[in-house]
Formats: sequence, structure tokens, C-alpha cells
Amino acid sequence: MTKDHENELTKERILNEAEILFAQKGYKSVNIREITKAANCNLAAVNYYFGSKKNLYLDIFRSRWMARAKRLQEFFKSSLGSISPNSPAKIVEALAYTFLKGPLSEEERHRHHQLIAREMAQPTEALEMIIDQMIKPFIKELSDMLLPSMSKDVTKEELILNILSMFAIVLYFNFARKAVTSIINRPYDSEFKTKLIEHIINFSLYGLSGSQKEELK
Amino acid sequence: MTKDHENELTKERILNEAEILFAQKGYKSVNIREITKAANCNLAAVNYYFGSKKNLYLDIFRSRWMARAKRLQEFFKSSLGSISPNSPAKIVEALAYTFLKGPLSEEERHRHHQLIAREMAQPTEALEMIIDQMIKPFIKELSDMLLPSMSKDVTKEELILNILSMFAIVLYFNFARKAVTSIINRPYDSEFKTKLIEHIINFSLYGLSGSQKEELK
DNA sequence: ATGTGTATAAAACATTTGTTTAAATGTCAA
DNA sequence: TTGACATTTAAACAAATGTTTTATACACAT
Repeated sequence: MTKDHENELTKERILNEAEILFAQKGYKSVNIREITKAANCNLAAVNYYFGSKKNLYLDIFRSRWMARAKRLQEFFKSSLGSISPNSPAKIVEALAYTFLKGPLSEEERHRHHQLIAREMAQPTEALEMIIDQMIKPFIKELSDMLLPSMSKDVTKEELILNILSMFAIVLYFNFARKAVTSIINRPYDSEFKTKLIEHIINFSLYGLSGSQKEELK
Repeated sequence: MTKDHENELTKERILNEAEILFAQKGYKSVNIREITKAANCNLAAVNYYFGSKKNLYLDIFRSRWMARAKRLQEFFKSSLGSISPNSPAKIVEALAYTFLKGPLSEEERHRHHQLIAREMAQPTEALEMIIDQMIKPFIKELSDMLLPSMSKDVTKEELILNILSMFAIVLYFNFARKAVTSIINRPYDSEFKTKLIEHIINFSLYGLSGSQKEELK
């Protein structure tokens, strides 16, 4: 097949299956034979299309992960509407909804957060790209949105720490599902996720005081 | 050397070096040759003392990680003092201090959280043990401490979610250091950690509202 | 000193794994 | 149909890796 006809079926299948496997098991634990087997193609296809296993991994971040992150940010922005300035409550609600329900399927969301969690635990070139091109700009936007509502003596750095803490929670409940379901002792189903969103919004806005007795606050 | 004399030097050295390497690079990315080289012993020593690489990994959790987790919990409890009941503020302060300063060295703390983060992303037998023997009992204790201060309509499950969110933040700032320092654009030094503790306490207690303008709360 | 069990050492082994090669197959334009 | 190029396939390769084996060194009770 010629390039013109763009039969990328094989290449696409490899990207799809490899992403699933890397998310599930991590880079080192996945071998090319199981990728090509899952993608129903020959062993040599990975090196033929991507040059190396390492580069396939990076390509997944370049072509798949980044696109999805962009989708998430677009979804977040459009779900905020055009009313500006937005209250912190609205922003947090939109964030929690976007990253726990939102445009991604359950499997996609899980994959997305598994991959980024692995990168954060053990950074490769991919992390630098993600931080520079996606995370930093997004945090900048969020900072600008939140800043008008913040107390004067809150520094930019403190604001960023607040944003990171929200993401830390979202990340945790997405990538540590096994631990969460085992500790909470209930399945990670749609009903639980609804409770989770409610919790994350409440905790991000008010912390423990959001659950405390009125007279103690 | 006989068993009586307990020359565990080699075995101990292997445990020490292997833990460092597993924390840094993950199970699959560490090979026995680099462990035994770091521990200054023969290649066969791992299989001689531990039977297999897998079992060495599990032994690290059994003998090292669990002991350290216990140390942390003891430190937390003793830093709370015997005054009971404790306010949520006191509890959160003691938690943040214990897990970000506290009894562990910087390297130990980093290792500790790297290992548990990896287990949560990709559970092995170790995670079940950790959850059953350490995390669940600790969460139970914290729940009992916090419950008296909670609003009547807060369920036990919601309380656990609150506790997990606090740990999610602590975990994140400990295991994702590279990402954090890159985003914040400052080194992960003692000064930063002091700010971090302050932030975690404030965010865990009051969320974003702890940084908002008074008139907007 | 001798024998017994422990510990260390070096080498060998069998798999696994990423990559390369070379041949075969397929596609399409001229 | 033919030639040129893209794709697929099977086989081979070299390096890495967990484990086992066999021999040697060591410590200590008898």
C-alpha cells in the first residue's frame, strides 16, 4: 500500500494496543511480541513503523495522550461557559466533572491517568513535553481564573499548590483504583463515581471543614 | 559463618540497596546484577538468601516498608499527645508534619512513597498486605478520631474519602517530585517543604476557601 | 586437626527480548 | 504486464536476565 492511501490500520492498531498495555503494565513490563500479537501484526512492525520500542512509547504520548489532554481542556472550558469571571465553586465543579466523567470513556480515563502517573513516578522525555506543553499552560489559565477570587496575600505559588492538590486528588482516585476499591470496599462503578465527584468538589472547596459540625468551624 | 552469629551483613546490604533501586526504577527495570553489584556481593546471593528476585521484592515490603509505616504511625500518635478528643486541625497538622518531616530522612521518605505509589499503580501481593495490615487499621483510627467532630450527616464512607484525599495530596507531593519542582520552578528543599506543609494543612482543612477573599466565602 | 554446615564465588544455562535481515507479498502507476 | 515502492513475514542475532550448579573458602564445635 502506498503512502497516498494512508492505510495506517496497522500503525494505528499498534498505537492503540500498545497504549493499553503500557498503561496497564508499564513500559518495561510490556514486550514487543505481546504488542504485535494484540495488534494482529508481525513482530517487525513496531520497528518498521516506529523505529524502536522507546519511540513507540513516546509517540503514544505525542499522538494520543496529548490529544486527549487537549480534549479534556476543551471540554472543561466549554462546560464553564462564557460567563467570566467564574466563581471557584463553578471552576472546581467543572474540573471534577471533566476529569471524572466528561468526554472520556471509563477505560480511556483510566489509561490516561495511569500513563501520567507512571511518568510522574519515573519521568522520561515524555514528562517534560507534557509539563511544558499541557500542564503549565493549563495551570496558568486556571490561576488566572482563580486569582480574582483569592485573598490578596495568597502568592502565585500558593495558588499553584492549591491547583496541584486538586489534581493530586483527581489523579489518585483515577490511578489507584485497586487500592481505593479495596479500602472503601465497594466497586468503582457509576454510582461510586457520582459520590466521588461530589466529595472531590466539596473537599477541594472546603477541605475537612466542609464535613465538620457547624459549631466547630 | 553460622546462623548463631547472625552475620546478616550481606542479606541486609541486599535489602538496603535493592529497596533503593526498586524505589528509583521499579521492579522490572532493576536486575539482579545491579543489585548485587551495589550490595558488593555475588550475583548468586539474591537467590541464595531470598530464593528469587520476586521474593526479595516482597521481603522488602515485609521487613522494611511495613516497619517504616509503623514508625510513621507511632510518630503521628505520639505527636498528637494524649489529649483526646483532638480537633481536626491538630490531627491534620500532625499528619502533615509526620509524613513530610517527621522521623524519616528525606531519602527514606522519598523511597517509602515511591514504593507505595508503584504498588498502587500496579498492585502485587504486597499491596494487599499493606492495605490489610497498615492502611485499613490506620484509617480506622483516624476515622474514630475525626468522627466526633463531623457533621451528623457525614457517612463513614465520606469520612474515609476525606482521609484518602489527604493522603493523595501527601503521596503526590512525595512521589511526583520531579513534576512538582518543574511546575513550581523551585528546588524541593527544606524551605519549600515548610511551605508545602503549611499548604497541605490549610488545604486539607479548608480547601480553596482557605485562600479565598473573605467576602466571597 | 577434622568434619560439618554456612557463605561466597565463578561459570554455565535457558529464556526472554529488542532489533535486524532478507525474502515474499501486495499495490498502484506507467 | 512491468517496475517501483510499501508492507508483511519468518528467521536469525546479540544482548540481557533470572536461576542453577559446582567448586572453593570460611567458621566453629567436636
